[in-house]
Amino acid sequence: MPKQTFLNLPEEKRTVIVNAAIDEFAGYGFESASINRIVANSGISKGSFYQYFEDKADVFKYLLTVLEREKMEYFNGKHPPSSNMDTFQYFRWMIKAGMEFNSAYPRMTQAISRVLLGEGLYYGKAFGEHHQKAINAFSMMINQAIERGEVDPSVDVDLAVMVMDTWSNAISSYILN
Amino acid sequence: MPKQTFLNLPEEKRTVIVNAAIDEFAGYGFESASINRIVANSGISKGSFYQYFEDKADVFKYLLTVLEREKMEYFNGKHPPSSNMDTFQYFRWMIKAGMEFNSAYPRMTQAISRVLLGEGLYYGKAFGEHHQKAINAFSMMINQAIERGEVDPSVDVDLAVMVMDTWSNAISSYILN
Amino acid sequence: MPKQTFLNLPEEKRTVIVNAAIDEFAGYGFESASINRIVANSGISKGSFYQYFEDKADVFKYLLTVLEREKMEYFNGKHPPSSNMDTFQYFRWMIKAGMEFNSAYPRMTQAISRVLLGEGLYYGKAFGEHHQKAINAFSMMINQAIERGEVDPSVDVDLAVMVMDTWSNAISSYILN
Amino acid sequence: MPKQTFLNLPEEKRTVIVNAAIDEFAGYGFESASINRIVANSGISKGSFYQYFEDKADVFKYLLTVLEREKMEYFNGKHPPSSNMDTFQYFRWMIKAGMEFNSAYPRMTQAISRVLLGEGLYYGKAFGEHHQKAINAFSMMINQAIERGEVDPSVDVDLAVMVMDTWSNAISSYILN
DNA sequence: GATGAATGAGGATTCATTCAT
DNA sequence: TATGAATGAATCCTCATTCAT
Repeated sequence: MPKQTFLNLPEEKRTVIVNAAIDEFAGYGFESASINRIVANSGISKGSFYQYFEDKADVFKYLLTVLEREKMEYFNGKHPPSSNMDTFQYFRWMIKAGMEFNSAYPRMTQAISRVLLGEGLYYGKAFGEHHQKAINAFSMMINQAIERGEVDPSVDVDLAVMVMDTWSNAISSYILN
Repeated sequence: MPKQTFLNLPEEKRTVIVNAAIDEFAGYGFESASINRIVANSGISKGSFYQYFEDKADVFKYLLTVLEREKMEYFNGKHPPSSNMDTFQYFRWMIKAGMEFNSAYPRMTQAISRVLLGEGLYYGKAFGEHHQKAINAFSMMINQAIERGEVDPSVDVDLAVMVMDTWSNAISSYILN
Repeated sequence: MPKQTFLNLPEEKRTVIVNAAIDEFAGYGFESASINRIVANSGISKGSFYQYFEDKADVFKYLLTVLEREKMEYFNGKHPPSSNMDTFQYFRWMIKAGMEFNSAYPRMTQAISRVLLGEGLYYGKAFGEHHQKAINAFSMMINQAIERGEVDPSVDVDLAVMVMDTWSNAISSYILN
Repeated sequence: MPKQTFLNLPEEKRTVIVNAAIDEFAGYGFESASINRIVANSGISKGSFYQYFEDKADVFKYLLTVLEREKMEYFNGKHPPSSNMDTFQYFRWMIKAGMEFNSAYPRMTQAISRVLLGEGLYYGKAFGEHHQKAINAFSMMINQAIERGEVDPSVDVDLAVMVMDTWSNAISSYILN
């Protein structure tokens, strides 16, 4: 949701700003991230920043979309080694690919996971809608597995989703440290 | 590391302050936690706060020691149901007991996990030494399990520790939400 | 005093801009009126705004001329019911007609009276020249009345003018609220 | 509603601050009044200002109470020349006394009337409760007059109140200019 | 003639910390 | 020991205006 102004910018400039924002969020978390520092490090004026973004949350939301886009591009090149994996094999493969992605984009991964974990927003509030997508995907995976008879139907789906979700994040964190 | 002045305080007063701090960290995370609000909610003066604690980090460190102490007291009453459990059974029992503790002290658990997860301090910086204790305990558990032949010796111990550590935290978070 | 560029604009576009300005001044007063919002609400670019008007005061001055023009058009259709009214009857008729006008153009009336009253500019400074016209008209009326023997010559003309002036504004305000 | 901190201040210092605030509001109106300038002109720090007052509105509200208090003290010394005046005589006397007060405190009167008139708040919003008192007093006066048979019972009381209210303010403004 | 990105000063407000009482 | 007023740097954000395209 950055403003059109930002999207019109030459890619080079946009990259500089995005990198400054990533470094800021990675280094300070959301609340302590300073727009003053972001603009200083991007070499843009404070006024310009607010012509690009609504506010601090807006930059961060943009980072989320960037992450999503890059993750997609990254995964587009990857294909499951075998087409007839069961759900567990697929989950394991997915985790592995995710880890590889995180290793390839450590700074961005750190920025985002730090904010999402830290602000208590992870399981709810402000940036929840992005997280929700992952949740939904996991949920679908589990329901499929139940249909296929790979998973005991009496399982608590929500709990399982939470487990998978946490799992993937936790491993990311480990990789980054 | 609060100052002696704090430790001399009557327990009642200390409790009020600790509770105010817990609520603040639980509600705002570390960086956004406001000493102004803590003193306002505990009914002490700002001057007194700085005679009790070095700074914001100091209060939080104190919270960590409180958590540790209360956890110990809590666990002192609990004993593993059977004395000849294997490592996995023991780990499962421990997780369950941990969850019970967290359910019993939800506010404190939330305050601390939010800060530790959020500030990116979890796997390192400022409050790392406290976390290290848990890590070491897990590490010992796994090495024991390897010695007993319960665990494949080729396992990555660090990774396993991380998994166990995250696991316990993640489940706590889930329970709290 | 808008620039020629503005006057060359198609009437439709001019109207949109004028309405946006009226809403802004009515809603925020002069100092807090935001050119940002005016351009956003009129769908013109900021650059264009400054090609139409010198600055914020310039738009407002233009509003004053618009008000004046519309008031004249409005009054052109009205005629005093009787041609031989004394000054008091005439004043009363005038007030009534003025009230009708204000009811017909409530938004514009509100915008202008709010600014003129609020900025302390009413009896003097920046937009005084417009107000002066009304003052002069009242002044003439009273002097005529004195000549006709309808008013005690010892009256303080300035005070009387002020009374009439305030009167008309006050009633407008009342009508609008 | 200033904080206790402010009320504890030595009167001398309080006066300096109040005067700076009066000058600021008188000169710029509410929205444009700058807290930066107020603190600069009072010789206090920005931090101190916010330890004295909640925010900008809070200073202004305090000014209203100061005005009220001083008006009361001022009027305590005045008594109607005759005890058996009718309502109109009393109103006239009151207006006159009010004018004298305003002449005695021109700066404060200007500050307050400018803000109240300008912000469109006069007939309603933020500082309305103070204004309401005057309105109520006028309302009582008129109803009394009706009971006494001095005023035609068919009169629109609200309108009459508005007239009296406006009247007193308008004359003040005139006096000040 | 139209555009809209760039700018930096300024806006209000909160902060952790000090220090004199 | 306890207090709480004082401070000024830092926070996010909005503003009117300019100017190159």
